[in-house]
Amino acid sequence: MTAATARAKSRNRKELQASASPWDGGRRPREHALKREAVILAAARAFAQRGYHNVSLDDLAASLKVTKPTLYLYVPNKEAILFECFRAGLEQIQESLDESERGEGPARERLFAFIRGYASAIVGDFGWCMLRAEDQHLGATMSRRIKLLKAGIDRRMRALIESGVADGSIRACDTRMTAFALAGALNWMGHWYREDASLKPHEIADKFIDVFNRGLRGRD
Amino acid sequence: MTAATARAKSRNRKELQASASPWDGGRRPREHALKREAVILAAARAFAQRGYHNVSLDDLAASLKVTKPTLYLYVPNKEAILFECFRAGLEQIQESLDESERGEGPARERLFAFIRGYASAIVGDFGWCMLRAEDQHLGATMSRRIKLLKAGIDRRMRALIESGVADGSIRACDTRMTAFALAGALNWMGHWYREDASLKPHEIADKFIDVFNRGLRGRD
DNA sequence: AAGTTTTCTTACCCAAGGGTAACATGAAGC
DNA sequence: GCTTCATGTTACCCTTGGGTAAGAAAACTT
Repeated sequence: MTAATARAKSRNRKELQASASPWDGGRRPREHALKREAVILAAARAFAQRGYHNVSLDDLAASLKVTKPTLYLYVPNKEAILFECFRAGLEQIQESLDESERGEGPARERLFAFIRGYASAIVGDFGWCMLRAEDQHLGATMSRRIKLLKAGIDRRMRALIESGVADGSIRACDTRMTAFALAGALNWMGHWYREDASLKPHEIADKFIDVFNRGLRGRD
Repeated sequence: MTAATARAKSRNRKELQASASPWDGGRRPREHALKREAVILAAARAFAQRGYHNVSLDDLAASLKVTKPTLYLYVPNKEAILFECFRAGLEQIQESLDESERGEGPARERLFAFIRGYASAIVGDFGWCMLRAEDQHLGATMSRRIKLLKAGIDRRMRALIESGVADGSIRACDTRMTAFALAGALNWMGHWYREDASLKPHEIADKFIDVFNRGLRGRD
């Protein structure tokens, strides 16, 4: 390891230490669920910042002011941590979908409402894990589970578009490709938002909605 | 390592071995540049398939029917391999941009031509590396270089949109967000295309162009 | 207060994997 | 043929990092 890398690691560790931890004031018993969630959250942030493979469990533990074996009281292994992060992100999105599906009014408006919720989830703490969990190296079974869950989101999103076409609020189009285009635009936020957060997620969503709604075409 | 993982690794290795290699018929001298490119290409494919951190140099070497130290005759280290893959992908995109900037006609059409080129590059051999190189753990200086180069693409793409607004072929819109939305939709192809290649890249690009051009709005 | 449980630490193990040193071998030049 | 350089290989080194065993210590129980 070069001196520069060592310095960078130490810096990262300090940044993480700065955030609160249930272990802050010495040992505190009987808060198992709370601590478990703190592990997941700290991991999610670290993964998003430095990448899954660049966060060691030693680092993660240190950021919570604990040692590595302590983590194993709350989670079975590193892979499981990533999966929990993924699930946390997924749930936000599913909730947003639930709401849009239950909602009233033209499907286009309900789709746009979902887009706003999605944008918030993506830039939230678990957005990165939600997007990239499956790209990391994971056991075959877990990888399948993740893929399946994500496919569910895609499917429901496409269904929303299809009902928009059905009720006339969205023009006839290739719903599959449209869903991919939309999902792509939104997911990509996870890449650039961290470095350029000049707009709030819902403001960005509104800009995207404007583009997708009206199209780019000027005079012909 | 579990038995399942071992099996998976061995399978991956065989798949890679299937592809041609300049080392195929025994030792062949005096083809240094050729071999170097074979290393880069094999690496790009392996990275795209299994992720940078899950491809060991032993694996990569084996896929080329060579041993690890041989790789070091052609590249200085693993990071450099990734960077070369990135550069190969970047060049394709830059060429496509060059062409669109030099072209005649309304900027909207030139933007759409670029989109087609971009789509092909993304699903090409170096697309994955081009997109994800910066997310891997790289030295600070290399990370900066990559970010800078990618920022150049973004800037030129936005400029293309802006000239569309200027010449009236694109309606007034937030060009920055529009560029992000477009780039996102296209980049996202890199995630799903491998598993669902039922359409050719340029066909997908055309679908995307349709969505972005005309918008989704149906009757109001 | 003594035992029991929970929580956390110190000190390890071990495999994976990037990178290198030293040696072998084949091709090209003289 | 003999040297030389390019090209490979075998056999390592050594750090990183996931995961664990064994014990200390705080807290709960009775």
